[in-house]
Amino acid sequence: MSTTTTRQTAEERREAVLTAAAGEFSRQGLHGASTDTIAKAAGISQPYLFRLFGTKKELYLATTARAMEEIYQAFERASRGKRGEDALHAMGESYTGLIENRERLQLMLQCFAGCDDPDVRESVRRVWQELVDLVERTSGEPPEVISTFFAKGMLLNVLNAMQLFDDPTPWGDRLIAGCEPS
Amino acid sequence: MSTTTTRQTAEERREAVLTAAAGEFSRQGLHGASTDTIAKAAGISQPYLFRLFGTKKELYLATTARAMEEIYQAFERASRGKRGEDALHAMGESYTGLIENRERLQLMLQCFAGCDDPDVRESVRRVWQELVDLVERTSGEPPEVISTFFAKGMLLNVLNAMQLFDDPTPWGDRLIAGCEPS
DNA sequence: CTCATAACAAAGTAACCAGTTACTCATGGA
DNA sequence: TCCATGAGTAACTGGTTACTTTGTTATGAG
Repeated sequence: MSTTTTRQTAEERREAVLTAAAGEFSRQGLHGASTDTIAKAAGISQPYLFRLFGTKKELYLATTARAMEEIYQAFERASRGKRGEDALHAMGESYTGLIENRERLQLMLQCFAGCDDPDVRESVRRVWQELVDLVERTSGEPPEVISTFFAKGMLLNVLNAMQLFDDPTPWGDRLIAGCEPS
Repeated sequence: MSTTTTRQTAEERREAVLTAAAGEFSRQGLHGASTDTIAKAAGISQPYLFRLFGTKKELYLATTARAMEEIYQAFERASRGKRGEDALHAMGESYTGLIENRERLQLMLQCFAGCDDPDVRESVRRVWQELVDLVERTSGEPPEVISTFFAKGMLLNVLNAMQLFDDPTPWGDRLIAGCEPS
């Protein structure tokens, strides 16, 4: 009976919780997901989840912030050693890969929808500031080009959310085709 | 005591509920909003809300579908009697006006975020199909132009959600400026 | 071996939620 | 005047929620 359970560090548990939370929050949003479900998916008790993250909202913010920061890091990696159109193109390419991970995509969309909450809004604004700064700096392109870059990203977001890549339609395919750089 | 209460038709009540629901759902999403709050805001009892709409989700779908159909109608009105770039420009102008209503904007974003749900996704896809069809037909522009049109709309959505119009930043202003047709 | 510390959970708690039952009353037509 | 129909609600139900209290056990340093 005395099964000797080995313990993990709090940091390892936090990691597991963040992973589980990403799955739940991405599908159900802040209010739709339950801390109990997340705790179970992470393999810990629900009280311990609260010990690790304080409140549900703090966990949510940690989860979403991480997801969005991954985009920043991917852009940095993709653009390293490149400039101008080259850099922009590389970041664009990396983005299509990023949002094929629907978990990350939907977490971002949850954030946009949740922007009525000041904490969520602040978090999103901070990441976007860094993102825009990075893209402007590494590409050196004028505002019109930068806006088009982000605009096409946002369109791909919703097309992907609608699952128009997995379950295509003629009109969806036309929109996707129109996103390719000519 | 016998205060003679005048009664409204079910249709009038439905209207009141849809209005109240738009406010709540836009801010809190499907799971964050409570049927009790919506009913109180609409001036009816919570059981009667269920009599009128069956389930919370049906009410949600009715609310969001209406919000998105208003976009279609606005586009139709704006483009009437116009063609080509003219029509496209008129619809673009009308869109900036439409999403200044943050309630409608956020309802749409809630839908995008909620696309994991098949019913929500189907509803969004239907409206988009009509929207794309309308814009393609009335403008007659090629896919690249159509995509750019919707892309800029989606970018304006998130910029507005972040409240970058009410509470501006340099980087936000640059993105907004880059959206203007040159 | 000792003991402080950190990992972890069982069992609550109070509030809230979607949805139901069972009922009252107003209205308009015959 | 009667009554069928539709408008409307008080009171409840079974379940879930975020979060707490209180405790136990593993672990690593001295």
